[in-house]
Amino acid sequence: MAPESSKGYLSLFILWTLRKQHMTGAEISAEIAIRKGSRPSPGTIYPALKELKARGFIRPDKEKRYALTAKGAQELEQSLQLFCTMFSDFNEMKSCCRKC
Amino acid sequence: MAPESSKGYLSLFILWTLRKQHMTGAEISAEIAIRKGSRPSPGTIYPALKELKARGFIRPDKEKRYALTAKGAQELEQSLQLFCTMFSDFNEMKSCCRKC
DNA sequence: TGTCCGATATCGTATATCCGATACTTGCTT
DNA sequence: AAGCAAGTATCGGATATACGATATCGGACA
Repeated sequence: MAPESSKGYLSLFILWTLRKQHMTGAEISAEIAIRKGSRPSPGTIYPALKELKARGFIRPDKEKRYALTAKGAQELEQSLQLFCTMFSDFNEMKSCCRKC
Repeated sequence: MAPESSKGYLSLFILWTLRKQHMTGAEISAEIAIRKGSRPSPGTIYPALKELKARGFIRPDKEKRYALTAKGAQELEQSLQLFCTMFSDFNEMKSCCRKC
């Protein structure tokens, strides 16, 4: 739906997760494992990080802890806006989902 | 993130939209145009419908108006559940998005 | 210093997603 | 009956997404 701007759920989740907390690849991986049940493969998470970095959305510090850039924050907001526009009747969506 | 179960935003949106209203491909297309601003190409919408039909998630009536099947409703619920689990801090997400 | 181990990264591959161009179908108009 | 228009469908190709296997890096520790 927004193919060139957000790499599916994964990239969206990474941007979303980094919006406050700086995290390493392993930490992001662990966070996904907690929420989703399964850990993404290294071949999934690191290329995603690489591309987000290449696009200037995230930036690593000396400890390889990634942080959102201003551009990344803007990208996140755009993606969220698109999502909210598409699923504007969202409250109903939430109530469809028992476990939330 | 859920590659084999939901064809990105588009398939999720189709299932979501059909949860109450039966619609034709053109009607779904128009609905997307309203929300998103741009109309998906025929080469996007019809293959998506075809695959959702092939998987037994939707079923057309005589007028080619598609409806969610029981299996489709179940799939929709699963996808929503995954999404809500991943983005559990969702209220914050909504408040990030100005236009909602 | 040398070794080990977890984190990081890369590579090749498989599949998913989407598009533009093109064709077919169907119903309406003339 | 002929032709048009809108909707429906398919095709080939481009790019995105994710994975498993494998390699490299860097710090802890003997």
